[in-house]
Parts: sequence; C-alpha cells; structure tokens
Amino acid sequence: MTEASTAFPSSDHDHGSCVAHAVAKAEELCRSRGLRLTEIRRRVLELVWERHGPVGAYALLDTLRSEGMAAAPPTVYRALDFLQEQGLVHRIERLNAFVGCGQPDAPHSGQFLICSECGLAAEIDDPAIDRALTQAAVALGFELRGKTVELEGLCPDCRRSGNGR
Amino acid sequence: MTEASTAFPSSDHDHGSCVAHAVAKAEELCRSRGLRLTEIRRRVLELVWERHGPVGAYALLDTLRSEGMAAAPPTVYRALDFLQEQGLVHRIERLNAFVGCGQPDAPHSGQFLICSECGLAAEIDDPAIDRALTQAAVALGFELRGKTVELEGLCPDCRRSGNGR
DNA sequence: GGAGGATATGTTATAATGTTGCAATGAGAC
DNA sequence: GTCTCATTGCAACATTATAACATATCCTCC
Ligand SMILES: [Zn+2]
Ligand SMILES: [Zn+2]
Ligand SMILES: [Zn+2]
Ligand SMILES: [Zn+2]
Repeated sequence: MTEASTAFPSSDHDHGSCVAHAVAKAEELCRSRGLRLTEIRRRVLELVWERHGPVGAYALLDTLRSEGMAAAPPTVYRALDFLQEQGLVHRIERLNAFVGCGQPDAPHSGQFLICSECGLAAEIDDPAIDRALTQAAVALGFELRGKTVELEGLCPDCRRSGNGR
Repeated sequence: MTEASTAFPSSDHDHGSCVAHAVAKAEELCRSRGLRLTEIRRRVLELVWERHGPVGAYALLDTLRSEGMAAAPPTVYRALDFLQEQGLVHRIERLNAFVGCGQPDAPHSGQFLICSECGLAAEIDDPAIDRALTQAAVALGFELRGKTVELEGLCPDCRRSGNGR
C-alpha cells in the first residue's frame, strides 16, 4: 500500500506512481470543477510531488528555468496560489515552503509533522486535534476560518539513526 | 482584572500598566537567569507590548530609528532572537511578526487566535490542544520539539461589528 | 584598577521570499 | 471570426532575514 499521505513516505515506496497518481487526481479534480490545469500549474504540481517534501518557491523557479521555461517569480507564485486554492498543495509557514496534498478532494487545512533532520513533512488529519482547536475557538467566541498546525521534531527514521543529537 | 494574556485585550484595559508589568517581569526574569536586558532588548520588548499585537521586525526598526537610535536590521533581529529564546516574545509564522508573551516564566510554544480584521492576536494555552498534539506525535513515533498553532478568523469584537464581510 | 575574554552592538552588504502593474497571449463563448 | 476573460510574460520593486567583520561594553580575575 502506498500510504504516502498519512505519514512519512517510506524510502521504498513506488514514488513514480505516487507522483503520477497525484497529477491524475489533480486533472480529474480540475476537470470536474471546470478549471484549467495548465502546463505550468501541472508542472509545478509535479515538481512539488517529485520532491515529496516541502519545496521553496525559488527552488521550483530554478527547476522550471533549467528546463527552459520562461519563468519569473510571479509564474511560480501564481501557480502555487492556484494549487493552494484548489487544495492541491499546502503551504508550510515555518518553512516558507509548499508540499503536495494527498487528499485534495475534501477541503481541509493541513496538520504537519516536520522533521528538522531530514526535512520531510508528514500530513496528518487528526480529528482530535481538529476538535480541540474548534472547541477552543468556540469557547472564546472566535469565528474560525483557517488553522495552521505545524509540529517540528524528529521523524521515526531520523530518531533511529541517532541524528539530530 | 487585566487578563491580557489569555484572550483578546479589551479596548479599555489599563494598557500602560500592562506594558510596565511585562517589562518588570522581563527584568526580574533576566536578573534571575543572569542575563542582561540591555537598553535595546528592553526597548524592543516595550515596543512589542505597546502595540499589544503582532508587530513586524521592520516596524520595530522604523520606530527605533525615529527615536534616534542607530539601528539596522540585525539590531532588531538580534533583540528579537534573545527575547524569543527567553520566552518573552513569540513569533507568529503566518504574519512574520512578533508578539509579547504574558507567561514567560513557564516555557511553552504559543497557541494563537489571529483576527484577520483587526490584526490582534490572542495567546491561549489550551491543555486539550496540547494533549491532542502530543498524542498525535506519540502515535507516529515522532519526537516532538516545537509546536506551531495559529488559528485565523474573526475575533468577538470584529464579529459583532459585522466586519470581515 | 588594568588586562583579557566573553558578550553585545555597529555597519555594510547581500540573500531569500513575495508582490505590483501592465502588456501580450491564448482559450472558450457566441 | 470576434469578443471576452483567464492566463502568462516581464520588469521593477517590496518585504523579510542573514552574513561577515569591526568596534564597543561588560565582567572577571589578578
Ligand atoms: Zn512518493
Ligand atoms: Zn527525518
Ligand atoms: Zn495592554
Ligand atoms: Zn478583530
């Protein structure tokens, strides 16, 4: 099974199909919403998934350029804006970086576990966390619109390898 | 009562004493830790509290300069680094901004409710949220080191005033 | 109270990230 | 085909953050 979306990606997972799957999903989703997954948007999404971890906007930009595309910062940011609006990627605030979302169908703000050693980010969707956040907001009369949850630490692998001190 | 730290500051609270209190606390805390709350550090902390909401580093810089201090970006960032290390201010990732902490004694990562209308940020310390985050990390074998929780939405006041659409 | 080491600040330059504005292009509607 | 609107190209600029190195200040120890 390729459970790439609910935990840290294992090093031996079928990553090619994992990227392909994400793009296929995006295509279907855009079609069903009457939106255009243009060449740029599609390529940016692919690049985000290829890394399978948080990528910075300027890293994406460099790659696009190295592939001969005429690209400037707005090119990338516009594509990322689109992908975020459609729930296809999330932004990780702590890293100023972007990561593909495995569950773009159901809108949600991501909850992330970010490894400070290997830089990978695992997205989780924990109802208990969500419930606690919602309740806290309700208790204070706060109208909740967006949630940022980013946990930093050591992933199981890096913990075992004794990295990170 | 001046419960500035557990919710949105009310518009009629005694803000002068609120700033003074924060600085006094910081002084005591630094003394007890054998650290120096220098003029710059102290002034930056004051400015953060005066705003009583998220402030950007360059806004602080402008103020320092307008007061005749010789200040450059590193001046402010170094002061903010120190204050963060001592738990006297938190950084709000979504805003690239800094806010004073009302409970600097007990180390904690802040949990914030940020109003998109008025820009105020309320720090809460909700055990239920903390528990949910910790449990999620444990369940995945993730060694937790830092938590970012930032909720965005409408504060009670702005909600009443019918702002924010 | 003066030398020496650690801490803190001054200063300049630069890196990294993100936005605005406007012109040109291209896809879909009719 | 033409009109319209979404998308892209492009140049400039804005904002946020750090690097590197010199100078100053504090504190300790003698
Ligand atoms: Zn993969
Ligand atoms: Zn790791
Ligand atoms: Zn106040
Ligand atoms: Zn508000």
